[in-house]
Amino acid sequence: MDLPPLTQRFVLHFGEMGSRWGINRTVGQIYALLYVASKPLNADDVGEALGFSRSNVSMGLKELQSWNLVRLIHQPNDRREYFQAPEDVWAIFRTLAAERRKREIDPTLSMLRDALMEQPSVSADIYAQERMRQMHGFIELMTDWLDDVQKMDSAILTSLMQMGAKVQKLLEIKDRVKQVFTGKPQAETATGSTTEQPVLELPAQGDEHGKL
Amino acid sequence: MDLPPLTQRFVLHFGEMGSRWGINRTVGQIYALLYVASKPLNADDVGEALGFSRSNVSMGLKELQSWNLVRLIHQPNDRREYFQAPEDVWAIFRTLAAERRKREIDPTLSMLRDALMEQPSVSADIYAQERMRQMHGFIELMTDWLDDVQKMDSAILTSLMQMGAKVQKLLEIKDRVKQVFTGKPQAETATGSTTEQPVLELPAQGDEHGKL
DNA sequence: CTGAAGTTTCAGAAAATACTGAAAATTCAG
DNA sequence: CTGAATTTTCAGTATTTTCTGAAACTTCAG
Repeated sequence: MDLPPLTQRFVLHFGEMGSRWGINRTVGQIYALLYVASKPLNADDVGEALGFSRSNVSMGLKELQSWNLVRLIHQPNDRREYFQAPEDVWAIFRTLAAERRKREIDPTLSMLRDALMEQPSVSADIYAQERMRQMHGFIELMTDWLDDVQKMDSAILTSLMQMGAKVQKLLEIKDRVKQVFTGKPQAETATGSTTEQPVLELPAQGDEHGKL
Repeated sequence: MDLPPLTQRFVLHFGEMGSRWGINRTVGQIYALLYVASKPLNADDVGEALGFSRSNVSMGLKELQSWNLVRLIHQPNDRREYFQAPEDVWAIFRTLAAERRKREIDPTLSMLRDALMEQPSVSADIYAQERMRQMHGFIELMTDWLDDVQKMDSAILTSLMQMGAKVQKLLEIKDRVKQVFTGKPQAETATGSTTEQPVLELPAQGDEHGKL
């Protein structure tokens, strides 16, 4: 391997982290290389840059393709296949989230669903099933939310994430606004705010940085 | 292994998924067993229930303890150590998120920070560093948000997650309310809504289920 | 203290995973 | 078609990870 220093550090790090992320060293390094490369690379480029056998590179790229993490490209007058990582880190993250969900969550969700249909035959299984119900409810909440979030625009998500815990304030406002218009206190949404507060206390004029 | 049918299915599933989750079969099964058990178990209980050697159980439990995923308990008049999984699935998830972050994200974040301090010496590294900057920004956005979210109450998080994509509507309302009170259009938050809309169109009276 | 009960460590065996080179398969220009 | 260029497959090897039993260690009742 003979890469420029920063690139090399990045590539080696991804190789080492690979094991923690459930991918192998080869795949981690290949992806890292494609991510920082300014142009698409072919399998030979990759193999040479990282010192892997051609067949190992082929398997690694296949794996990355199965994750939808690389784009396959053809150059004019060149039969070889070139690969590149998507430009947009948000897009990469979305793909990663979707694929991990498919492989790591959905099978569990379906196992739980099946198990919840059964009639427990032993007392131990009655309790176990109750625990599975809790887990199922939680995972379903998360995945449904993820589905929703996946549809949203990156810019909006960025705004929401920058607000962080302040979204909670929006919930409170929503409840209070509703209360004004319906004339009834709203009990349904958990806002955690118990004390009486002025309705619609708006931010001061010179408010900065999305602070609500 | 001789477990009641539902419990057995759950345990075996977690064992198989273990590899996809970056833990081994033993650890997966042990955790599954503790999760569905109605009372704390000691290492011998676990080993007998799952057919693992005593030492293997010991290592598995140590691993789970290092993840903060099990609680160690002592029974009166019994020197053995008993283990149980937390009751609350939210608590489990928070722990999991915090630990995975510590092991799988933070090292990368710190590698990126270091790499961004350097002065690239080759043109390839100039581009690579720019890519690292993008990744760093994204990861930092995510982890900062996660920090914020970790502080929030489970009930509130549940509400917010049930709203899903509708949080976006709150953002728009926030902007429009602000606009009314300040007399200026707000450009700072990306709401994606371009068409002119009535200010504060509130839900109809009989609205159900958190729909805004 | 002593020793029985309990837990952890560790070296080596077993199993799983990753990697290679050679051969097979595919693709496509001519 | 043909065959050169390229990619994929695969059997065997190397490496890594998991698992075990035996031994070492720790704890605590008596």
